[in-house]
Amino acid sequence: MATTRDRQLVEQWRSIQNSYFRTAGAIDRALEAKFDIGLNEFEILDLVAESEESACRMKALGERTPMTQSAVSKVVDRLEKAGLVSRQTCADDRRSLFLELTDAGRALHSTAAVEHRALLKENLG
Amino acid sequence: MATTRDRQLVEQWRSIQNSYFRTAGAIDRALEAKFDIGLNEFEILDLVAESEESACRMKALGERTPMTQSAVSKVVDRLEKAGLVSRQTCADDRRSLFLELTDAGRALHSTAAVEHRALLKENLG
DNA sequence: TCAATCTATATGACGCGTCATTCAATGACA
DNA sequence: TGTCATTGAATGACGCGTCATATAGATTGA
Repeated sequence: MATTRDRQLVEQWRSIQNSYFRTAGAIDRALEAKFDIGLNEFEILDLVAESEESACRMKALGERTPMTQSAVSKVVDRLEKAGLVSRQTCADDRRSLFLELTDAGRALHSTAAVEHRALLKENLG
Repeated sequence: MATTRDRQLVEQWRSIQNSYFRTAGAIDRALEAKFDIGLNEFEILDLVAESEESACRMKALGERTPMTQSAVSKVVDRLEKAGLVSRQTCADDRRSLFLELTDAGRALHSTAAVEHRALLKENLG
């Protein structure tokens, strides 16, 4: 039986979905149009920028985003191909990699972040 | 410059993302495992179930979900192939279609909905 | 020191959503 | 009524995320 509590939950869920899709969609389209990177690319870039100077990033990244390990790997592929990030081998553990922003990456991040924050403010109020 | 207001927005956004992905992921996996349909399939089924007896659904569906028109079309393809829904031509406007649950669709929906609501409650608290 | 196991990342096949386009039916208006 | 624009839906190419697996390096314990 469909209780009114169920109705509430469903409504709440749909409202979360709507605000999530609306916001993510708006940011994604804007970043794509102005900077030619998608939302996930930006978010990885953002995480890397947040933690300049610490080691073995890839691993840590996986813990700070809902993305899959393999998704992160592919996002980084694209960022690297775009010349925004570079993978550095890690001396203590040669399985690990850590990431560095290139100059281009740092530059793009800092202007894209402005846009990103503005759209968040606009959409989350 | 990164204001603390910006930090707050980013934190808020990440928290929305996490709760969205956690919830959507949990529901999707559960429905997939127990009923062999994905979250989007269920949500369309749910919308169709909500509005039994009204006409020309396809169109209306697009307005009640963040999915694209073409996404809805493909989800309905799968639901139809799975025998859960059927497309009915609409007499007044032969471009339009409306959807009907099959008996199997109604049955699956009513048991899957229980699971769905339970997971919503669990994840949205 | 050598297996067995575990851990960090990469990769390929696959499914799904998106965009642009297409197609058919409808409406508007001369 | 004939043209032109519009609308509802389907389709194909494409990009991305996921899952399962692969690979290489690390760790453990006998």
